[in-house]
Amino acid sequence: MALRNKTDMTKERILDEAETLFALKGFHAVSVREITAAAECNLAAVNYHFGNKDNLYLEVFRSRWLPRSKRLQKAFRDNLAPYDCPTPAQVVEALAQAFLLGPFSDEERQRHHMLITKELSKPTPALELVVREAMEPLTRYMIEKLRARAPQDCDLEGTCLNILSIFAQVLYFNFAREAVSRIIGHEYDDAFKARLVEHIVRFSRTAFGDGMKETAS
Amino acid sequence: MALRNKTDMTKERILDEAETLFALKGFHAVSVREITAAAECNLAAVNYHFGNKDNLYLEVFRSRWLPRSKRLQKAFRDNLAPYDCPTPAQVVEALAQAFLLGPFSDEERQRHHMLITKELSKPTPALELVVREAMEPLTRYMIEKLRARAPQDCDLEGTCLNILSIFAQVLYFNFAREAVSRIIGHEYDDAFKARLVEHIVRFSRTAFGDGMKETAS
DNA sequence: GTCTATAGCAGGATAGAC
DNA sequence: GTCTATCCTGCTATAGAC
Repeated sequence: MALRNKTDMTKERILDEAETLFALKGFHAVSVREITAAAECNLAAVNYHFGNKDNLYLEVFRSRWLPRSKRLQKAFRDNLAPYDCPTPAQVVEALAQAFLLGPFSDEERQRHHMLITKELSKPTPALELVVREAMEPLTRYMIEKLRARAPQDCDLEGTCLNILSIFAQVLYFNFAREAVSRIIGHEYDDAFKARLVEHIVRFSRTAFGDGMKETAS
Repeated sequence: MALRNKTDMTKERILDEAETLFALKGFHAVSVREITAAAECNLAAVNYHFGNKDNLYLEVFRSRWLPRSKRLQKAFRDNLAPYDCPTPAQVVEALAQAFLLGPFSDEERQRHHMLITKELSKPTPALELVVREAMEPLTRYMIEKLRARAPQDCDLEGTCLNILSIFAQVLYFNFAREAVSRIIGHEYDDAFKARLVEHIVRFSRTAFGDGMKETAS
């Protein structure tokens, strides 16, 4: 995995800059010229390393977004590790914490969520990858954890919808920052982000069945 | 308001097609040529009627998105009209119903939400318009309704966040349809959309304070 | 692998006839 | 108001030198 030579460096720099720009502006609003200028390499380097712009976009998901998603899911599992058989409230809190305060810088987290937001709203072949490698495994893991306590009367579809509603909030509070700031009248400083986590946990925790009330966080 | 002549017709057709295409693909992915071809008019008509592409985009929000948003908010208020002093649960239900089953065709609702999603995630001058003319008034109206019952201990910021969490879900279930379909394993048919409304109401209603439990829908 | 140079095309915008 | 014709810029992609 270590970057040995100048070639790899160039390729990696292109991927980094491409991800940032695609996340910020979207695929069509970014030109290959802009990416290679940011990566301080030659225009032709994109075609040499990735063939074309479409494939670079896909490769951004494969080699940047997906690994970060895996780290995110690991943080989530680590949050749950102390509990032998977590309550739904604990599962929700662990998820929200991982997604909103997770193992990244704020800039990286924002990039991550803006990229997937754009992909969700206008799917490309990358969506297949994202659903198969990130969304489905995470959903399965959550269902497993939530079912551990209430294996019987579990409404599977309802549980999936609950999980998606949490995704929805996490995404929204990351991609709609400017509008949220305008409505609430806050900048996205650390205090406000902490407030958001608290909000999402509180907003979402009661949804996961009545089994919740018996527990504390 | 009636369209009298051919000129107005052309202008209106451009706005209609532009909205559909911008909502579907985003500003940069759509060319003026594509819009005028869809509107069956000449390429130069966009520049004649709107000056340039940027301004056409803004005009789509002014003359298409905003009026529809006003109709949506009217549907919401009509849903609440039967209640003298609605409970928070009733407010949530009225909102969710308006946004997900509201006064539009499914195609129109999807267009509406996809357009605003793109604007929220990459703001342009249109955001100012949207926040001032749609989001802020709706938020104020909801706060007013929610405060009617509990004027005292109302956490204003918390209420705003709750409202935004509902927006988040409504948007998500409209713009991430493909991924949601993949995860849940359903098409977006009428039955599933009804299920979604039910889900959002249930997921969101308990968040609005303890005053909720006393009531039924 | 990296560069320059350029082909080849699509984009937004405009001028000017009708 | 609508059209055709066209300008010019910027784009992706490639060929070929180094």
